[in-house]
Amino acid sequence: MRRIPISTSQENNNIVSCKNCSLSKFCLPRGLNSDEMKILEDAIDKSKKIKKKEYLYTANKQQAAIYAIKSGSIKTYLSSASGSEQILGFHLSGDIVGFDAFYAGKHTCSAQALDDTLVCELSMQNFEKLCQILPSIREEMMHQVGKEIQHDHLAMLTLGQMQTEERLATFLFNLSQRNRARNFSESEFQLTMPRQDLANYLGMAVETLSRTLSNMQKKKIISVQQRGVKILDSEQLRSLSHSSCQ
Amino acid sequence: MRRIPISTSQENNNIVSCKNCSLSKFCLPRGLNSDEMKILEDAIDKSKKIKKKEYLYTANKQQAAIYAIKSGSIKTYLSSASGSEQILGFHLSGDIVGFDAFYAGKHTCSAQALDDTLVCELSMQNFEKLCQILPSIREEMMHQVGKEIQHDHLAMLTLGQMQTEERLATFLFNLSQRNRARNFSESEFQLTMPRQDLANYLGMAVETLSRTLSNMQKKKIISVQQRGVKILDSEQLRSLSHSSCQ
DNA sequence: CGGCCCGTTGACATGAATCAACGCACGTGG
DNA sequence: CCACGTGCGTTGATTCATGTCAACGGGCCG
Repeated sequence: MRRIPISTSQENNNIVSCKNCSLSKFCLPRGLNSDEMKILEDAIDKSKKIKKKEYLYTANKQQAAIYAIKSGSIKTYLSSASGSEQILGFHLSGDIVGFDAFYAGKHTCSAQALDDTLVCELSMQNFEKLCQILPSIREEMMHQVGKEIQHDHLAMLTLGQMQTEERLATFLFNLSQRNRARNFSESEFQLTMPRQDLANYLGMAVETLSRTLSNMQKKKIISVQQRGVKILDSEQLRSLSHSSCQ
Repeated sequence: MRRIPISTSQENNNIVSCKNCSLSKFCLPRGLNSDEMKILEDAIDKSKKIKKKEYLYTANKQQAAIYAIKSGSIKTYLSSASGSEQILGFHLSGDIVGFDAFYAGKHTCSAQALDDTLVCELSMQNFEKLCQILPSIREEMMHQVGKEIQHDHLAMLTLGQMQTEERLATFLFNLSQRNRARNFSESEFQLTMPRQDLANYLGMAVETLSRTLSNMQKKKIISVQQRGVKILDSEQLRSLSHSSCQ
């Protein structure tokens, strides 16, 4: 709530061009020159606003698109027939979501805003067209899809092999690094999701999450107040996380 | 071991063209016409043989490629700094592996043969070139990457939310469906991996896996003899699996 | 001010890991 | 052909981590 907006795109309601967007170094335009960027801009809708708790997309609906997050945060989750849900990821500014539509041309998971969120939308049709004209957009998209796969693999490792404390440490360490990459503070930040969601993502009960947080606080590794987290001993956090990716 | 080879590519040592390969309807050539297929064929190495326990690729080595499995089976796994490993998937004929190299241009997980295995190799360089010439190969690759993402998401759901019996049922039901798609028997097949690997994949101890198998046998849902599995009550198996994807 | 949601904590139950032993299948060499 | 060793899988006994149930408190919003 008291998050200081760094992204220029959050500071005003004018729509920022890719060129001037502070996120372009993470986002799709990453490898593009200014001519190419122009073509890209014509293909995307940069004005999409999603209010907290609204959906960016839902599973099985016809329209499918790729979204770049300009500000705010998004959770993606998969629902099973039996009614259980698995949160697949929490996505921040600069992240790209929607690759789950690559398989069947429509989304198989759903995306919901955790905060008021601004996104750029690139419909699958436009994406297809774009790929024909701009080889570099294809490369960049591959790169971004690769990032998603990396993330999912790490999540599988976390869920499959780690104990609760390691899982939480992995998550926090990771989030800290992601914040750093965005020029947010790596040692102090707000979680944008409720405990329920984080517990689900980490494959544990809310109570277990709460206890584990309290424990890590007792050990002076972190300090927690509601959704505010301070990392007091990042070295210990890292070693707990058994992080494979430094 | 006593697996009856169905793929034509396994029956002889002659190298089969994509056009005549029985797997082409799963594989990259899926959406290509015969001219396009020809271009594809020139870009791939169709002669690669991997003996049981050998590596198809390993994490962080420089060369990176995409591989289509013609026969045999492959496990992919991620190793963490702390030495623990998570098996990410078991891949059968027609499956494509290696997308983990999309992010950084080199593989981040490793792939090892569970059986003697034949693969087609498409180097990342050739893949890049191919995308320039053949738009449909890009589409097809997107589709295949999407499949991998689907799989990983389902794995996260399984590991994060399900109990041991549900996890095992999900795996068996899934494998049964994959066999069916390949014109193998959906009700009777050999597991190609040792218990250790399957337990790791499912995020449980070997002993737990063994007990759960015994239990499902006692309930007449399956019958197990060593690595041979017969599905006796696929309806019950499906309902146990809580499968989201029928 | 009051109600409600969110998060925490405690007590207890339980599912799964661990430790240990065993048996069987298979390959190897005598 | 048989004896042996080894790796793989199963089963039992026990421990332990985490889930479940229940109560409580505090912040936030109407």
